Formats: sequence, C-alpha cells, structure tokens
Amino acid sequence: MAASVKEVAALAGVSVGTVSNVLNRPDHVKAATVEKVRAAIEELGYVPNAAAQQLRVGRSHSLALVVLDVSNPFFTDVARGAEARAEEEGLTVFLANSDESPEREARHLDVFERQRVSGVLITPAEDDFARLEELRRRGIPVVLVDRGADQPRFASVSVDDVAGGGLAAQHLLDTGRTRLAFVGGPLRIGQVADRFRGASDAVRAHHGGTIQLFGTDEMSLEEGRRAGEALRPLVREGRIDGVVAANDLLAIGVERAMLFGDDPIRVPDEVAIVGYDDISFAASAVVPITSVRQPRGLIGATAVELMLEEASRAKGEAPRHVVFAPDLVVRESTGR
Amino acid sequence: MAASVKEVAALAGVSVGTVSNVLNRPDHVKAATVEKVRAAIEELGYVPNAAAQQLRVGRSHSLALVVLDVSNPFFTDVARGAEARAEEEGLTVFLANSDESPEREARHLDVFERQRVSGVLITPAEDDFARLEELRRRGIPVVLVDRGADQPRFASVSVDDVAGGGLAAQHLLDTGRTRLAFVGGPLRIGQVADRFRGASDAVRAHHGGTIQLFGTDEMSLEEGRRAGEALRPLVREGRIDGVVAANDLLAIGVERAMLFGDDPIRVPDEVAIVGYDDISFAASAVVPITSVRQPRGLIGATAVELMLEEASRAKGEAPRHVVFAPDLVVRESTGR
DNA sequence: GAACAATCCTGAATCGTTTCACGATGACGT
DNA sequence: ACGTCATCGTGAAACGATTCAGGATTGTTC
Repeated sequence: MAASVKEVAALAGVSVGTVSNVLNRPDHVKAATVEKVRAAIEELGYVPNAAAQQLRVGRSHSLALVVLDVSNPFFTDVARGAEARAEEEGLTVFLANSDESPEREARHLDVFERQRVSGVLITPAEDDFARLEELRRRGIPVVLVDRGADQPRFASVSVDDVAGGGLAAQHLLDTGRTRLAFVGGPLRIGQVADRFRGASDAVRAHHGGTIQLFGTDEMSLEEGRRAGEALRPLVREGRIDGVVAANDLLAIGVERAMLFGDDPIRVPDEVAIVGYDDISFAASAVVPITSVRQPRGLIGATAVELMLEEASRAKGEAPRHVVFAPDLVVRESTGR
Repeated sequence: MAASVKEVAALAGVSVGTVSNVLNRPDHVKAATVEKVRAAIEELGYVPNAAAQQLRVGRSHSLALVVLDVSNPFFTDVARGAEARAEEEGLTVFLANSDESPEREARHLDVFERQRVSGVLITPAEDDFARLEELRRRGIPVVLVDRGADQPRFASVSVDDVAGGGLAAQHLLDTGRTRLAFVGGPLRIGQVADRFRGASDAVRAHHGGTIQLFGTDEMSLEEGRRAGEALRPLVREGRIDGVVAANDLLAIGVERAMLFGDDPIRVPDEVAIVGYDDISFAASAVVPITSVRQPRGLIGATAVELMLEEASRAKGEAPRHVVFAPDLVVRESTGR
C-alpha cells in the first residue's frame, strides 16, 4: 500500500542508499539529486516506516510516561513539560495511564518494552520495583517521577513535600495564626506524611504554636467538607485559627464547610486556609485559596533529562536524584 | 543487548521458525519442545521486538487517539472507553494531546503515520480535513470523535447536542420554570449553538415559555460568574426562573453568583440551574447541579468499533455516523 | 517391512530502512 | 596525459520476526 524507499528510488532513478542519504544527510548528496528525490517522495506521498527504521537502528525515538491519572492536572502538566523537553531531542512521548492499577501499569510496561522505548518515566502505582529493575537490567532507563527520592537504585525527580508542608505552616504563622489544624490522610501515603511533618516541624520551631492532625480517608472534596464540619466548633471557640490541607480538594471542602450553613465562619478573618497543588479550582474557589505549588512542567522536563543521563550512565556512577522546592501562591484565603 | 528469537532458538536447540511457532501457534508444536523453548525464553528474558513484528506483518497493533485536551474529563473517559474496546482486539491505544493546536496535532499525526498505526481517532482542532483525507487515502482509517456528524467523507461518533439542549430546557419546563436563560458562547462553537437551538426549540414548543440568550466569551467558571451577576436582578424581578448553561463550569459560576454576596438568591427555590457535561465538580457543587450527561465511555468504544469497520469498508459503502442521545442527571439545583 | 500419512521441525525469503566499503566520475596540478 | 583527490552514488548486508514449502521423523496399515 504505502510507498517504500525502493519505489522512491526507482521513480527518482537512484539507489535506495541515496534516498536514505537525502533523508538523513542531505549535504552528502548533490543538490540536483536531492531535488529529484524530494520530488519523487512528494509524488508518491512517501512516509518512512518507523518500524523498519527502528529495527535497523535498534532504538525507537520514543519514551514512555506512565502516570497514575491522566485527568489529574498535576500529571498533565508534567507531561507537557516532558513533551517539550523530549521534542528538543527528537523524541516522542507516549502517555499511558495506569489508573493506579498495578495490572494496567504492567500491561503498559509490557507494550513499551516490546516497543523498545528509549526510556520509561513512571510514577509507580505500588512500591514494587521488581518489574522496573528488570526493565533497567534489559537496558531501558527508568526514572521515577514524584517518587523514590529514597530509592538508591533509580534516578528520580520529586518535590520536597516536607519543605512544602513547612512553607504552608510558616505562612500561617507569619501572618499571625498560631493554632493550626492539618487536614489530610491517610498518613501511609508518603506525600501526606511528609507534608504533615514539614508543617509540624515549622510549628514546633515557632514559640507558642500548636498543630492538630485531622485525618481523612481520602483526599476528596467531600472528606474536606467532613473535616471542616468537625473543625467548625473548634474555630468558634478560638482553638483553631489556621488550616493546612494536604491538597486543594480538601482545602476547598474545608472552606465550603466554613462558609455555608447557618452561622457562617468567615475566611480568612476567622480561619485561614492553605491548600496544596495549586489546581485551577483553588484560584476560582469562592474565597480563592492560597496553595503550595509544585514546578510541574519542570518536573517533566527534568525527568526526560535524567532519562538521557541514565542512558549514558557508567556502571559505577550512582543514579541522580533531583528534588525541587515548592513555592507558595498567596491568595485571599490567608489574606488579612 | 536484548535477546532475539535467534538466541532463544540456539539455547533451546531448535530453529527460529519453531520459536515463532511456540509464540504464535503453540498447538502446532510438540509439548516437550514448547517446554524447552519456553524455558529458554524465560532464561534469556526474551521480549519480542515490536518493530520487527510490525515490519514483517505490515500493521502495528496500535491505534491513535488524538484529543483536544487530556485534562478534560470528557476526553479521559472517552479514552478509557476506547482502551477497553481496543484491548479486546489486542490493540494498544496511543493517547496524544493536541491542546487545540493544529501544529501539535499535525506533528502527532506525522508520528503516527510513520508508526503505521492501524487507525486514528481524532477530535480535530480545526475544520480542516485535508490532512485527514490524506491519511485515509494512504490507507489509515480515520474516525472523527465528538465532531463531524455532517462530514459525509468520514465515519464519526458524536452526541446529539440539540437533543441535549432540549433535554435541559424540557426538564426546567416540566418542573414549572417557564422564563429561562441560556448562558454560553461563543456561538460559533457548533456544540454551543446546537445546545442553544435545542433549548430554544423546547421552549418554543411549550405554551408560554420564553428563553433569553446570555452570551459568554469562553466556557469558564469566571465567565459563568459574570453572567450570573448580570442575571441576578432579572431573577429578583421574577423575569428569570431557570438557567440552562452550555457547560458545567458556567453553571457552577452562575450558581456561585446567585448564592454569594449580600442578598443571596436561593437555588433551586428562586432559580433552577442545569449544566452540561456532568463533570465531577457538578455533583460536588455547593448545591449539586443537575447536568446533561454524555455517554463518554461508549463514545470511545464506538470510535474503535467504527475504526475497525472503516478498515474493512468496501469502496462503495458510505462511512457510518453514530449519534448518541445524552441523558439528564437530576440533582438539587433543579429540585423542589 | 514397504508404502503412506501424519506430525513436527527446518531454513530461507521477506518486510523497509540504514550503513558502509567501494566503484564511478570529474577536477586539478604538474 | 597521468596520478591524486574529492565528491557522489551504489548495492549488499544487517536488524528481528513471520511464513511456508518442503525435509525428517514417527506411526499406521496391509
């Protein structure tokens, strides 16, 4: 069906090798010949067969990005950053969604391994690195994304969640709130634990500050609302004046619980709220929410960077770990 | 680096043909041999090279899904549906994001054509079908997603937006609201125009109903809020008692404008609101919002179906168009 | 035990590209 | 006019899997 170099060569009256040269090193070929070949390519609508190229060259000009949830803006921004950086290298990014399912993740990895992608950037659904070890042993560079700063065996790029939690709490302390609540959970999620630790440390370092943990089962708007209801009386009694939420959905939920119902609690006057992730809904909440922002695009770009490094890393060298510092986007929910 | 059939064959003491047979038609091979080969595959960690397979077989067991925005839940659900259906056929779905940019779209299509994907499912960023025609001429089936029910030359799967607009308005009429407003725009977006037309038709068919258009520049929460502010006095004066929004973000914005500020307007008592798309935020709005839902997973699955049909469609047959009817999810924002 | 069939396996050809050693051509200096 | 160099182009080999005509082996039947 589709034309091949052979047909192009025949039409242009040259050999297949020359067609290939026109495509890959036009300067090695006389201008007139280049023109002839280009014309033939045009006429036949020739499109190189990636499979043949890859078979010959051994590598595919593509890399895989396996994320937990494509509909999460965090990951789509990471993907955008990765695509931009990859494009500079002439690499295509295949985006795959594991939906937090180890089975789906495994299926995707299988496909990508058969595809001989030149690297895998992944946020693993579980803490089981056996499959990834295997991939690496077989020569496919692996980079952990938003995970694994503590994994000596893999390169990784992540964000310092302890620092992020600290940033959120410190901001509240700096603006005069001293009786804080941390809303988030479950604590077995590393990110949540780190954010809580960072917040606690900041409060401990501040003379006279306190922080209470309000655990949640998941990081949803509904759970945030529930936690907010529980917080209401404490705020009324003056025992809580600032809330650090482990993500923005929780923060929005907490804010709603405060604002609604009879006897509304004013934000930020009676209670200030800080979220985490800086999703677009944080900025367009009823009272726009201050939030901790992660450098998402940069994370993606760096992951590609590390992947390239891994590809050429010497046996002895240790994989590199990049940890970014988050920053704070201040909005009305903590204003005065 | 990676092992090939040849090495597996050598280790198992058989020919390459036999290894291939073990992989593809195990029943043509003696059980004992199968065992030997399997063991060799295991030992070498052999993974078939997709490029070589594809080169030989001619087709790639993959298809492309090019969407306008991966972070839009509509498309991620479509993708999920497509993946599920594709998997049944042993096909892998490559998800690509055009970000509404024709250039990015073109780049992706180039890559996919080189990859010889067995089909392209796409929501085009523009109404320029030249590139898609070309793809099809070169033997790659193309299916338009959420577009092109009016394109005689391409198969398509979409949702009846006229019916959806009608559904929304009819529901308001049925629950006793007769003085409606339609919020949405710009009207040059086909979907918006269709939804408005559907709503208008329903109102016109209802004795004594009216509907006013409130145009917006985009379909965002902020624009919804703006429109809501403009609607407030009309609601107060009793000249509007129901709102049909062209999407859920607008509906949420309108709701906020009603609910907040001094002198809140009660939803649904004073004004009822219907959104469109049924995004998760619609259900978790302050007053959960009634919304028109599209069968997203089904759209994806059907797109794959049509792609398969296209692949085997005879020259004379016309491409098929599937149009789904949306349905209504009733929530408190239109309750009594 | 010869003839024949069934079963199992082999090995070469093939897909489309890139690569590379080497041949052809022409230009230049002497 | 001849050797020397560049410059261009050629054509075959290679990548790894699949396919298929046909060879080898085993089993069955009279």
